[in-house]
Amino acid sequence: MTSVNGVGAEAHVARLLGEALRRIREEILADSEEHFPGLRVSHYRLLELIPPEGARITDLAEAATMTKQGLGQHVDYLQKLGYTESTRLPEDRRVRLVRRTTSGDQAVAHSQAAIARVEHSWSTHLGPTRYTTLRQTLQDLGNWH
Amino acid sequence: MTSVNGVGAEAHVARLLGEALRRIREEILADSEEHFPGLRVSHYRLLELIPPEGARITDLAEAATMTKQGLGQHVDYLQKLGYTESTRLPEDRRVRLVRRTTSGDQAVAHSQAAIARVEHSWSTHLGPTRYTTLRQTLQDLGNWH
DNA sequence: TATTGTTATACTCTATAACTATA
DNA sequence: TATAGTTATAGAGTATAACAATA
Repeated sequence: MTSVNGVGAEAHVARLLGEALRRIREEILADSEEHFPGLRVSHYRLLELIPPEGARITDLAEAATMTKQGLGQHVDYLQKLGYTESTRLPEDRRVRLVRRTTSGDQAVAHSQAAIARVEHSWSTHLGPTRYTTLRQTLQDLGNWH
Repeated sequence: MTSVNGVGAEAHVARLLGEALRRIREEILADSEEHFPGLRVSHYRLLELIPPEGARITDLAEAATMTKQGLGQHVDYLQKLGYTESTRLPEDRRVRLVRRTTSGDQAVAHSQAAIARVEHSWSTHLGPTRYTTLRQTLQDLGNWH
């Protein structure tokens, strides 16, 4: 590498945030394929949004900040692979109620465990106080916007 | 919205980081198209990696953590739109030295100004101490991995 | 008519494989 | 034979537009 503006000195916030996220994605994908074939990071994120009683496409799309078309594609994919299942509501047959299957639940546990491992490793490296502060600060920014 | 697991309570780090990043991307794109037609966030990121004296495709690819094919596509696009220019090195004509044009420099200034606006707004909201701590902590995590 | 979800299509980002030109 | 970069192709993520079914 020559003198390209690499991972050095004056990395700006966007790059720092992006690298932290990349670390988490790697951990989620690490042994994903072997246990949860076909699942990618976007699918874990979506599965986590589904509450135990299920949710409608429109609501999931809003929660994921996506169009319902885009979200619907993911749901079709997840259902084909058996991570979700869905039924039409008897009282309004336009509505499709999407639920996680047992596999879907296990996938969520997998991804949450991966994130917990990263959090633990960060907490160990930074010390619990600094890590808690980081989380709290990010949370405050998120609640604010 | 029903009871979907939305932007509420126990948001995990991945979501918090993702939302912070989204905020920055929005600010960069806000009045991008009007001043820098065709540029998207990925292009700003790449333009920022190019040092004043220029850089080779291979080095840029490494700095961006991308394949040189993928990076080369972006460079072609940027060059077509006039944000970069390139010459072959006389001493090794395989090598293409990529430089920013004046437009490219202005684009970098635009994106850095956008990021500075977000940083300023965060700093105002959190107070300078908490914001500096956030940055420093992210920096430490980045240097560590 | 309004709303839920679908089908069709396209664009963006990035990757892998195979290749050309130069060293 | 090794390296710098290119061409060809594909898959992943998400969007817009037009539509069908139901309310």
